Amino acid sequence: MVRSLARGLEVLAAFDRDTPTLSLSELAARTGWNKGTAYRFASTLVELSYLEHDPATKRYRPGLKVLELGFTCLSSLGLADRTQPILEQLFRETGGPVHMAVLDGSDIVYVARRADRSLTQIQLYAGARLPAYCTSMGKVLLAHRPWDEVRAVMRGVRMQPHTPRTATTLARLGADLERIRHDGYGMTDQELELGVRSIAAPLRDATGGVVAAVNVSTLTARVSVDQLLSDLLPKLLGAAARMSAALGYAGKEVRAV
Amino acid sequence: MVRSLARGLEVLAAFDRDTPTLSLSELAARTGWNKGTAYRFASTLVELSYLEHDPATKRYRPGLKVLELGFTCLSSLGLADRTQPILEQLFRETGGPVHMAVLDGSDIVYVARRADRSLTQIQLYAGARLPAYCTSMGKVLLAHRPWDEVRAVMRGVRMQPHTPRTATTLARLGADLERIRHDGYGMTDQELELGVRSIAAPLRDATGGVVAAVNVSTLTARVSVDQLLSDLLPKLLGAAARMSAALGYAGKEVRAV
DNA sequence: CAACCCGGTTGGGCATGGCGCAACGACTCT
DNA sequence: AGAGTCGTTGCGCCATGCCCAACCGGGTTG
Repeated sequence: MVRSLARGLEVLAAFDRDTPTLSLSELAARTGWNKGTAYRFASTLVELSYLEHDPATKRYRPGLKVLELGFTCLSSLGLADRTQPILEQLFRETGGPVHMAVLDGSDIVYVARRADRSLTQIQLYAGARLPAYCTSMGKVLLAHRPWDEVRAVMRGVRMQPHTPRTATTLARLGADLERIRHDGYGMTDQELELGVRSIAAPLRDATGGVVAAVNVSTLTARVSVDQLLSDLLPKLLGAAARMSAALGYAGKEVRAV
Repeated sequence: MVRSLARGLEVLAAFDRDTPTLSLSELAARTGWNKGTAYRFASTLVELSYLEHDPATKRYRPGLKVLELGFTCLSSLGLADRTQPILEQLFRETGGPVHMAVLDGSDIVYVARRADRSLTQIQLYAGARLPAYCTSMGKVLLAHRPWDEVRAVMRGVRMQPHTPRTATTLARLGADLERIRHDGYGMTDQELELGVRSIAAPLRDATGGVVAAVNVSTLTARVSVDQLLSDLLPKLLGAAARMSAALGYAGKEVRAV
């Protein structure tokens, strides 16, 4: 509708970790706009401190004010604040990297984490996205959505076999989700990355609906499936219960909206 | 310049931790716009997934895509990635909450942290802002800017006495900065909040300029000034040196730009 | 040393985007 | 049942912001 707004945000979104800075020409090329147009938008964003301009190198980079935006968003979710201490405790109990994420369409978005250093290849941080279908938290979150909705959002997703164990068919995914609903937790065994196994549990808020998920990741070389289920799973479920309580969940399960 | 862009961002910025959701009328009131105008902008942002709209409650809240924006910005700084492990180590060595921040005008902006739970009253998180003049990291960062620039940015700041010990005059601040430059570290003793004492050290990158600061906070009730300086300060300075190295600093100090 | 080229910045003129206003429909509260 | 509130939509006018094109400055090349 408001085109100029869309364009402006396109500018901010043009930066990513591969292209942390852009020159004006690069920006114009990337967006497909006229140079003058790109200049106006860049200047406006600089004026508003959402973009910074280095006069020496003539390059733009996102301003710190953008960070602020992101975090007011995080805090408006109100999830991470109250659960961080429990996440911390879970990390200490398990020693593995622990994460918390919410579902957004067919992706999961990380909202909190606690880890020494990343044992996985993929660098994760709050705001990062991963496909839901091949992650433990993603499956847990999908498992608590109506199947019709799952099918609808998965329609736009190419189920890539990241590893030989990745679920690549809707049928297989459906079976996984069914099991997760029954078990109350979900596991992905090297579906995203070989050598990494994760278990995840749902988090509920005051409404009783599942609003987020928490997980623990382990290296297959160090923790067997048996150990994972006998030792770490109870700790995960305990933490999840306390986190749900912190979010106002009173104990009455309500089937997902 | 591009008014519609400014307006759109105003919408996103209208949300904060006190007002995590807004109805259309509230938004219109808060921005001072016509309802129709507010509606157009809100709809556009929803369309772009930067805003979410709950049809049941008829309220808007920032979308998860905003988080993404913020974090590409963080990673484009490239500070937190490489220094996080060292920050982690410093946390374990000192036991106190440790933070990392950069300077933005007269504010400091937190870019990384490691803490069990907040011992300070004020809830901090990446993206949060605090005034530079009454924080240890802020003073360290100001100390490495030209005095003219400091005076210029401080012109717009009311130096509020948050506690009886807060520096409230430019002269006092100047003296503090002078001492910090000489000592190579900075301390604030209960200047922002009674009962909390912090020390901070500058971080340099490959260019030799000071680009960020790292600090350790302690409770006055538990750690004396002597202990802080004899025990924690060497650990802080050691971590700062390693963090600077991780950022590419080769050891040659260059006076701030 | 001059000619050129490329990236950034600025001006003008036209079209359309977007703003204010006002009416409308749905819902709630009294 | 009426009145008030809130969200949504249509209309018409105005100015915003887009395209194009010229201009400028710096670096490079013949």
